[in-house]
Amino acid sequence: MLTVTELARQTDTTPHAVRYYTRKGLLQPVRHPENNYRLYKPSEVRWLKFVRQAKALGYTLAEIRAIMLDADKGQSPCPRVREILLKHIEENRRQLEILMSLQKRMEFALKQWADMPDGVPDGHSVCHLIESSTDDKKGELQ
Amino acid sequence: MLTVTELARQTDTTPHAVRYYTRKGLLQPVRHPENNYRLYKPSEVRWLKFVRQAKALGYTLAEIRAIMLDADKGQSPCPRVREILLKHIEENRRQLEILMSLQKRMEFALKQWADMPDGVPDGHSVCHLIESSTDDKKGELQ
DNA sequence: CTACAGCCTATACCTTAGGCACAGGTCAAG
DNA sequence: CTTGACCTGTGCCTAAGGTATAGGCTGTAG
Repeated sequence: MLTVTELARQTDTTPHAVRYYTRKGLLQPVRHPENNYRLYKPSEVRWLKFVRQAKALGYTLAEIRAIMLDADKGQSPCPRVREILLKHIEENRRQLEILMSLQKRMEFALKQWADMPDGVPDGHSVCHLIESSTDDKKGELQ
Repeated sequence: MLTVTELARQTDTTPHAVRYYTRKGLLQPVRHPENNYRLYKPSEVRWLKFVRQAKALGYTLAEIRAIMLDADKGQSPCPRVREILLKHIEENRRQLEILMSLQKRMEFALKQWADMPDGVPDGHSVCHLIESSTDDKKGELQ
C-alpha cells in the first residue's frame, strides 16, 4: 500500500493532485485506521498513469471519470473515448480561431499605437490607445 | 441615475456582469437608501464601454482596474497599457503553441485509432486507445 | 380587492485543476 | 530533549461570470 507522496512520485504528480483526484472519485484509497492517511493499492499506479495520459490528450477529469465508470461496468469505454476526442478537436479548433483572432487584434493595436503619444486622462477619455482600437468581432474569449 | 439593468442594456452586458464589475471595484454606484439598489451615474456608461473595449483586447479585469487607478491619479495609463499588451502577445503566442500541439496530438490519435477495434476492459488495461497514444511533450495545457 | 404573472433586485453557490498556506504528527540526528 | 525535515490533513484562492434562490414591485384580470 502506498501513501499519497509515494504514489505521486511514481506517477510524476504532486501529493496534492493525488488527493484532488481522490476527491473527484478517480482513485479509491482506504484509510489507515490509526492516522487516517490515504493508502493506495499498488495497482492504482497504473490507473493514475492512465489518467495522466488521458489528460495529456486533453480529456477533462470528469470525462476520464466517465470512462472509468464504463470500464468498471465491464463496458468498452472506447466508443465514448472516440466521441469525446472528436468533440475536443472541434472545440479546440474554435478556441484556436478565437485566440488567433485575438492575437491579430493585439498585434494590430501594437502597430497602430507605435505612432501615438501617451495621453493624460482628461475626464472624457481614459486611455485613447484602447479607445481608438476598432472593436470588430470580439469572439467570446472562451 | 441608472439601475444595473439599464446600465447593462446600454453597454451590451448582463446585469450580473455589471454587479460583478462593481464588486471588483471597476464601478462605484451609490445605493438607493430605500431599496438598496445600485445607482450609477450616466458617465459610468462610458467607463463600462471602455472596460468592454479593453476586455476585447485581452486585458483582464485586474489589469483594467490598475489602468483606471492610474487615470484616477492623473497619471497617463498608456505606458502600462503598452507594457501589458506586449506581455499578452507573448503569453498568447505560448498558449497558441500549446493548443496547436494538443490539436496535433489529438488528430494524430484520431487517425491512429481509426484502424483499432474497441476493446473490453480486461483488468490490466482501461482503454488501449488512450494507452497506446505516445505521450511526447504534454505542454502544460495552461 | 386580491391573485397571479412578469420583471426587477439581492445574495450565495458552482465551475477547472490544482497552488498555496497553515496546523499538527512522526522520525532521526544532535 | 529539542530541533529540523518531512509528512499528513483540511481549507481558502484563483477568472469571469452562470445559475439558482428568495424576495419586492407593478399591472392587469377576475
